[in-house]
Amino acid sequence: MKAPLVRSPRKAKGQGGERREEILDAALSLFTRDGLHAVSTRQIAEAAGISQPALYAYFATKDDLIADLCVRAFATLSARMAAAKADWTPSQACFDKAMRVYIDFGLENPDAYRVAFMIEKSHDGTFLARTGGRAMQAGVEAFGAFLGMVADLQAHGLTLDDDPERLTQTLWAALHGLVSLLVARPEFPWVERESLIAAHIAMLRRGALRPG
Amino acid sequence: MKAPLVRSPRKAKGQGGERREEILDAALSLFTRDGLHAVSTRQIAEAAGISQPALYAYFATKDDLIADLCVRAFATLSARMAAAKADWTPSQACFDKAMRVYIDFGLENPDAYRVAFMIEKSHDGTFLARTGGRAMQAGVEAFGAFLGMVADLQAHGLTLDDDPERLTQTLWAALHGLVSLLVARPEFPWVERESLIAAHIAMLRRGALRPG
DNA sequence: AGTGATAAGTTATCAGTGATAGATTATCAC
DNA sequence: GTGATAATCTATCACTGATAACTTATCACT
Repeated sequence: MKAPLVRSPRKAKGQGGERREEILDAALSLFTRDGLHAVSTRQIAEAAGISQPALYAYFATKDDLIADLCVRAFATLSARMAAAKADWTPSQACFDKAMRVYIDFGLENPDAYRVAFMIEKSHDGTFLARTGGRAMQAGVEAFGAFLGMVADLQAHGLTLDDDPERLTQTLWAALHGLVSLLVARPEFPWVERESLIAAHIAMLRRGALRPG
Repeated sequence: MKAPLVRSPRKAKGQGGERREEILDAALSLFTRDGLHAVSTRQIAEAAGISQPALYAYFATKDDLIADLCVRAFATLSARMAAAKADWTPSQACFDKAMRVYIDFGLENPDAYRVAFMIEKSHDGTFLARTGGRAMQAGVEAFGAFLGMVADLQAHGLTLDDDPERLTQTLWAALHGLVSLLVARPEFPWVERESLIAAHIAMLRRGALRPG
């Protein structure tokens, strides 16, 4: 029993670049409300005020449209990481802050996060190569800022693991685990979320950085 | 371009309990080969040697069938954790060993692990809710063995977080992150796997347990 | 203004999906 | 045998993502 979104009145044609963004906006709104696989291309088209086949003039497939939303989302992650880098110093406090930025992004953009890191690779590898790969690449690129921070910490002798790449991967994995489980299993009887996140970050800090 | 599985010859009817298991076996085999969302109920039925609507005599929905596979996978993990508890002592060495058991399970049973922990939830939450939480219950059971070990460590004053449930959840999340990323993104340029796993466990030990 | 090219959008339709209805067959107690 | 019951079938539904073929709006250029 979902209340249908109001259909936009048919727009004038030939607005080229804008229409593509309108479709993405409409799709994001529906995906956020109903979930990725519960939204059909017909619903997206109706919300965007065009016919369903018209979507395929802008996006080769539905997955392609989703990947575009992912790239969009990870652009915001990149922006946040850049902002976090603005007042960066190689310190424990900044380490905590950087971890927090990543976790918050994942929790606030669960669909984009899922597409980038949690979707099964298809057997023939088509999705990852053509579509999911773009999303994952955007995610890894945004995460590259993390590697820079870890390398900086290591350069100042603050890390316990002397291989910054390996340390970055273990930290990434640990962060991803928390985000993906919270996203995929919200029904699990988690302890209070803020407390869990804080404890997780504290554990990673103790395990990764020299005390003091 | 998928080679279809050979259709099983039609079995005698009325074998009740066995047929359900046969369907689950066929489904897991197909899911393993082609991925969850690429396998249709018709393919499952054909591999099981029955007609497609016959599935619905055993499973209310496709998600229900998947949930049953979930229960199976969780049960396997529970058995492994129980076995690991046999020669348990509250020590750093046993902590490391327990972490290793979990990671090894995930890497040795990537398909079961995917089914258990990496399936996309349906947005309305019916996936885990509709089976009366059977999958979740099996998950909590496997989780329980883990919680027991952490609680024992905490009782002996070895942990840095005084809330064993919260600590268990952060450790679980960190382990899950490594396993799920290695399983879902094997093409990523990871550092050498054994080194990565060892560094991950070492980081978790330092972050969770008192030094010494 | 008129004309043709092009871009954008349309209707009609496809094969495949999960799921349901109703007829049909096998099995078993009597 | 016979009826009841359980298991399974065929036929079909509404819906999905995607494609083909046709139509219309827009614009540069005569």
